[in-house]
Amino acid sequence: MLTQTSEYALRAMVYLARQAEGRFAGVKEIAAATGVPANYLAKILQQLARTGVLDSQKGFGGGFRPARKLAEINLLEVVDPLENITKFRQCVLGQRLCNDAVACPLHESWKRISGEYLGALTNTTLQDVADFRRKTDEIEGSGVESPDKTFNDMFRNMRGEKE
Amino acid sequence: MLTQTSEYALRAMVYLARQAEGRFAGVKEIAAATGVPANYLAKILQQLARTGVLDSQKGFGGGFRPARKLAEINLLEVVDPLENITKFRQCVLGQRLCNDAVACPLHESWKRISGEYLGALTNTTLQDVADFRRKTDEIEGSGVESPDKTFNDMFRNMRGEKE
DNA sequence: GGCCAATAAGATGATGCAGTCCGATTAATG
DNA sequence: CATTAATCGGACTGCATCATCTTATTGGCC
Repeated sequence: MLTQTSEYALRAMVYLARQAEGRFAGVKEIAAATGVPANYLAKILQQLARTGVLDSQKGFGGGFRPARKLAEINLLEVVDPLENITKFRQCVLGQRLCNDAVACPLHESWKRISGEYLGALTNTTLQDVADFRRKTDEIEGSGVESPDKTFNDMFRNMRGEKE
Repeated sequence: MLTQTSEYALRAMVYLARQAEGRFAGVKEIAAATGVPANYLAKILQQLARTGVLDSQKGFGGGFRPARKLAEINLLEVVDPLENITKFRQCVLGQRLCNDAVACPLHESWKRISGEYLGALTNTTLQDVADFRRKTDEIEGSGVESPDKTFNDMFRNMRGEKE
């Protein structure tokens, strides 16, 4: 459902969540740990820095770090600049004349659905995702696979394959 | 939210809904009346005929007509073959390890949201949309445009003139 | 057989996602 | 304080998909 780019962003954010507070992690380091193509990851992180989710620091010892506590960064903030969430706010059927007064047959349903979707993204923080990852690591890993491998596996297959 | 192709399909279906029962309407006629590019519309209608939503008839006096009563055709049937709805059925975050037992932070929300979305599409029939169009047509048109204009446009296009 | 209309198949343009490359900028260090 | 090495940032490229148009091909009908 979310695009690959968003997935990359979340993986990187979760990795950054584990770093010592205030520490900058470079793109290469994050890319190596998460399996995301380094150059592409750079673009994504730059965008997140621009929107205020990350701090960036150039030069030796520079890199990226969360601009705030993870619990204060919700998924919509991360994902919204990377994809077109706004289309969820428009009429599903694309009708120009569709508002609360003159509503298309799906208007009410869609209003509720899109509202809940946006709400879910807003109410879920990066801290929640990071905690989930720790939990599944315990279940899947059982100490057999290296943390990095488990980490990558978990996020693989993220995008729309036919069932 | 739905793709342009789906919207075209719905517009065509609504037009077909207004025809005398059993009558076949040609692609050019539908295109002229709905403002959908004729050649592209042909592709869409062929697809809908293949999936059993429309009947098609070749030769003189041929065209397309709904295969069933409008009230018996729901939106999911029309839209599903035209776009990738299935991605709504997967984990939003794309996690492989995400089910009722081990659920990603968005699992429950997303389950409800996607369920309601699919439900809304399933429970809304073409009849519902057609009724809505009739209503908004009254509001938008306000009797300014005569039916004859549409009628003439239709015939101009049938003679193969550019619009 | 000739006409007309549906069907199929292919070319084209636009858009957006995914990924690469190189130049600009900065901090550490001697 | 100049050099150097690390790193960001933006320009550029490839690819898939959507939307559209063009051009055959097939099939019914008088």
